[in-house]
Amino acid sequence: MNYHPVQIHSNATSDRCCTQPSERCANCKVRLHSICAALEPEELRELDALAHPASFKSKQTLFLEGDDAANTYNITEGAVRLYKMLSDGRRQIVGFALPGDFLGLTLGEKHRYSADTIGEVRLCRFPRTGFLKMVGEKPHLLRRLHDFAGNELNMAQDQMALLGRLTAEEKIATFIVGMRARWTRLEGPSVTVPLPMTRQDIADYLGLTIETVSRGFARLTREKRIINVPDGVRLIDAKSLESLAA
Amino acid sequence: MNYHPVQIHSNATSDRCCTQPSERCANCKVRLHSICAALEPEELRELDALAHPASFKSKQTLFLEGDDAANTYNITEGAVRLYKMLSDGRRQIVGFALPGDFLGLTLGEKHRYSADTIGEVRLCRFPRTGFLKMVGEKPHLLRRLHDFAGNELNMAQDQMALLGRLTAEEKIATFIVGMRARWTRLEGPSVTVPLPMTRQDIADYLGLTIETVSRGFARLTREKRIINVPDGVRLIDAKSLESLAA
DNA sequence: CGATACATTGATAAACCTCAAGCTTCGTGG
DNA sequence: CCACGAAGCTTGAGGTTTATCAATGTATCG
Repeated sequence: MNYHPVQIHSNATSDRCCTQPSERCANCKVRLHSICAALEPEELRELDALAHPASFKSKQTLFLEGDDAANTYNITEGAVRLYKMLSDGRRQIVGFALPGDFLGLTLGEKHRYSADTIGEVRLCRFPRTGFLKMVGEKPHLLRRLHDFAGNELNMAQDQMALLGRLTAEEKIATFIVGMRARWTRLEGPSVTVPLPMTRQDIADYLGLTIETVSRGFARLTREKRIINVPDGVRLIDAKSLESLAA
Repeated sequence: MNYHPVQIHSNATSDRCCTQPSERCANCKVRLHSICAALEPEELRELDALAHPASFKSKQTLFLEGDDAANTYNITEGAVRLYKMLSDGRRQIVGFALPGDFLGLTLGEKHRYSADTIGEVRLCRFPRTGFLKMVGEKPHLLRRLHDFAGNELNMAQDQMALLGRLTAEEKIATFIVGMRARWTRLEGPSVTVPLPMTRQDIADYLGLTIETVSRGFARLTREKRIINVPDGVRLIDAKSLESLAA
């Protein structure tokens, strides 16, 4: 249960290969799922000039809680876990960022949580100063950031209700249903729900131990609601899962 | 554990008694603790024109989750509990709003949680349309709203760590220490921490039962860290309480 | 003064955690 | 290609924390 993340930026590789610089944002696969959907074509070019695309290997730390927020990030591929550590090594994962999700939405000077990659990740990095300047000049961009932040806040409060008031089995069912909804938004509906994170990550997200999570999946499998598949689950009885989650 | 809040707006009484309308905001006791601290004198007059001061009796519902967000509110006196209900009556309190706190920060069309008063409450109500218009014209006000929202989000994530990873006693100690910090900001330091909410409210905030909360306070009393006083606690050994909370 | 809401305390039960062992999967190098 | 090791996952047994059920105590308000 003790974690000692090491911050390694040298493993980020530049990723400006295939398209014209001025069109990278325009061609971005996750644009319509992200902040960037608020921008006009010209503004998109402006953002493009700020963007530093990069790839990260698995288990790299993007930043730690308390670090100066020198950059904001837009995930384009892969998944990132966001977490807070307690002084004695206990960990609470506060969210999983998927493609289209934005880290550093709140524009604060310090990161308020740590972030590291789960599997390979591609993202766009935006230096804070340039991004702040752009936000300052474009109230509608700020407004969209604010709307996204409002949504984040609501999701955090829903997660508070999950952590405080649901049983282990309800937590796990809710987690699966929620992940399905998120992947559906990105890639369309599917009965297979990708779960790139480890059982330990899920446990630290749901306020459980790894054993309880494992037993929860086992029980849902025994009850013929899901089947375990590599890096995810297949839903056999989505209805009954949803009723457990509700 | 089942709650059936009834929405009663008729108990709100107008509260425009003592000062000139154009100076109410300028004289507002909580102005410097709230969003309003961002405003110029002239903007303050503009906000003043939008403000509807009101008083509420104890246990009145200001709004329910899902209601159209017709108004935003700035608390000037008293305390409000913000909560989400599950379909079967379980409740999670997502926050307590104290003087200076703003409800409806996120500018969404629907309220994402319910709110009702704890004891008598005074507040300023701002009709959504007028407030939105003002925000649209004043990017620095939006920016301040956004900063407040970022802070809310961070506090929600800290609360996630509390709910998911702390023991009952740690939760209670953290709660007391946190409430003391908030009252200190409003009224200066004191060893007496007001706790206007019921034990059930505290339980629903910390993800515990009322009995466990009661036993927690009893234990902290037995350990000579606190003394129970009417509507609050007195800190005997703040240091040891903080070490429990850390 | 009685009624009601709120709080405390005790006994018991259930959920979840801890500790321990064994199992799968997957990547690496012989 | 297979053997091996590491990391991640599962399962079992037993213990602890917290919930539940029940009774009693205390404060508040008409």
